[in-house]
Amino acid sequence: MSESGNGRIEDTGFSMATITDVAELAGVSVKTVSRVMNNYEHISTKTLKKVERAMAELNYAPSSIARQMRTGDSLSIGMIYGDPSSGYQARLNHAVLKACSDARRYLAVELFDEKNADWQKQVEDFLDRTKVTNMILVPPMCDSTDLHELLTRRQVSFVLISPSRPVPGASSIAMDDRKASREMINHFIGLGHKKIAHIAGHPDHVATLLRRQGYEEALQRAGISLREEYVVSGRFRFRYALECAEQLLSLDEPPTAIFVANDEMAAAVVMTANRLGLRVPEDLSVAGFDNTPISQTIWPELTTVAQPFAEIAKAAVESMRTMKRTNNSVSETLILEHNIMIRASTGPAPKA
Amino acid sequence: MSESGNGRIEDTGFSMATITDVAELAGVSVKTVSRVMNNYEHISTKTLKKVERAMAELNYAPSSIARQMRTGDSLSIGMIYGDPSSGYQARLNHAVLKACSDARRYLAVELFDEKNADWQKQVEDFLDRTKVTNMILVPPMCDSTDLHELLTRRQVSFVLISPSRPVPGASSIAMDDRKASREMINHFIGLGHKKIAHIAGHPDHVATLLRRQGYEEALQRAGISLREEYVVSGRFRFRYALECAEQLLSLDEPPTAIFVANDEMAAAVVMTANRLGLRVPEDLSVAGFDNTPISQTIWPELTTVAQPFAEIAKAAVESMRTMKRTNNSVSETLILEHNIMIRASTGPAPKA
DNA sequence: TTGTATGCGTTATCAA
DNA sequence: TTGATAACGCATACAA
Repeated sequence: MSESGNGRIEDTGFSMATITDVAELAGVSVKTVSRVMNNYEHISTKTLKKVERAMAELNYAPSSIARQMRTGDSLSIGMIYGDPSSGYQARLNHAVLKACSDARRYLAVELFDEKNADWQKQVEDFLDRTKVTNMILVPPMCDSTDLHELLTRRQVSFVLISPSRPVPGASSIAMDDRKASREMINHFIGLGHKKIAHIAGHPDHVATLLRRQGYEEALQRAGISLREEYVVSGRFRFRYALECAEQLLSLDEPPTAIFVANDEMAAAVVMTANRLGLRVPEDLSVAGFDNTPISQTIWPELTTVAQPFAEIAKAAVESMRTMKRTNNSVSETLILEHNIMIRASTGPAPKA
Repeated sequence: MSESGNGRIEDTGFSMATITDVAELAGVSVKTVSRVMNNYEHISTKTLKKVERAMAELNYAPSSIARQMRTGDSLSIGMIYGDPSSGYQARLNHAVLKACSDARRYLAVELFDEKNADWQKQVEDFLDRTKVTNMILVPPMCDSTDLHELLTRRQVSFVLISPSRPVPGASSIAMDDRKASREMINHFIGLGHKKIAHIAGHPDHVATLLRRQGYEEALQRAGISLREEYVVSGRFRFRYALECAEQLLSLDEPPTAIFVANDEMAAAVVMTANRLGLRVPEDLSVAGFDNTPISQTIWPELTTVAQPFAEIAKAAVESMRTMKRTNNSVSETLILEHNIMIRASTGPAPKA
């Protein structure tokens, strides 16, 4: 009787091919196979072919476990976020998860409690437990200088997603919120709208500022003068946006189009418009931001800005590899292309 | 110059203690340390103490990598799902991710394209790539016999979350949809409601049937006769529910309460009620199901049923360990407790 | 009750 | 351009 009782079970003939199997079949050494996998340059075309054929024949895939064991660097990537149920975070979560999967990496997550004064300890515990040495930082924590310092001290390298400002030694990945906002306003203008309002997000988020700037820039460039009463703050929350919408639509000269800083709030605008007897988009055009699930569950479906979640996540995961490889400390910022999703909630301006 | 350029970088004195370090400090063999970690029984109290103290002093944590390498079984758990943006899946994703994190396991995911006729190949590729030997199956794919057969053939063990029916050789984890529905109806009855309608989900999901059954059972037990016109199908979709709500509220004798099979549809009901000039909950009580984000973003916040996501995920992840340990083939079904979240969308029946 | 030696799959050193 | 072999940290057969 063995001690623990869980001896080797996998003995079913369906075992995976190892590097040794490949080497044998190809008639070369394991090191050569290793070289092929790692794109070593000085390999004769002949052996390269042999090895590649053997790998294909055996349907070989390297064991990331053994690789980790040998190289010492963890394949795990850490991510800490606040509210997992926000549409933004849900999309980002999936995208990052998928990117990790595709890159044969693993994701370790921790729920971050902003109200917890002891959050630094929570992060340290997370690092101890998971042993991650690479992290993805998302808004709004990605802007915490304290967090940056903690991670630097622990020699954890990190990449920032949509930070307020770049951080020395870390690369950032983002989309161009301002440009996207300008494009959305131009979409309105192209439909003949002139009275265009904006419901802004939470003042603590940079995205709020950028989106508002884009809104203002586009109007100015089109020669449409800004009206103070056309900009209100909904703090990214559905319920505040209900009031904002009511306020805007009760103006003496109500807008014919509203550019809303996120989809949740845009949904609230549609809801309020309906309640007030306005049809969307015939009487009022509404556009959101983020392309979160809600944008396609409500009716009419929301015109919105699609963040390039998949690309952002992929870039984030890949950047970790580059960092490891080159061990560099440049702080480059990568801007990825968004998409304007024109759907049913925007239409021609009503004939006044 | 070394070949690949990425030599040992980690040389910063911040290295982790290994089992050997612990053994040396404790003055015992590595095997003994190993025994301590794995709760081997026959160890003298004295050596036990010594080892434990050494582990504490070195802040030792075993390397899961090396352990995987040695035991052969992967710490990765696979999960395949369809729509990542559904509220249900978003919550489940986070819960599973967190459970994996806590259990020092890793999650590998794949987006499942139901329209892809070649899905079997997609799954096989996923298995090859990730080498997972444990999977979590979620609705609705968890009911696919083809998938079960494929995984069994590949010797991948799996656990089912909320399946239609148990599967031999796999354990299932679920909540009691029927009971929860009965409780919600009883909540309505307790508030004095007698005219209670139901908007059902998509006919392909078991949850739809179970929730409807619970609705009917509770009414019958309370001696309230069922009305055919009070049950309509919204197929879990917001936009269908808009029509359902309008239909129900236009009846000669409209309901004073509506039990809706998910939160998205419940949101649509609230929206429609508002449009028709009905106040929630003064004129109409509305309850949803799932406790998805939308239930707390709309106003009034939705009374709903909270699935025990965290517990379900934890149980799923833990069950994999049990399976590995005992290599058993029982198909047990674990039912976890839900929570009825009473919020602002339900209130006393209006005095008729 | 405890210790020694071996191997898991990969990459790195050094030699050919 | 290639190959033999050690080493990563851990768990186990076998020995004591």
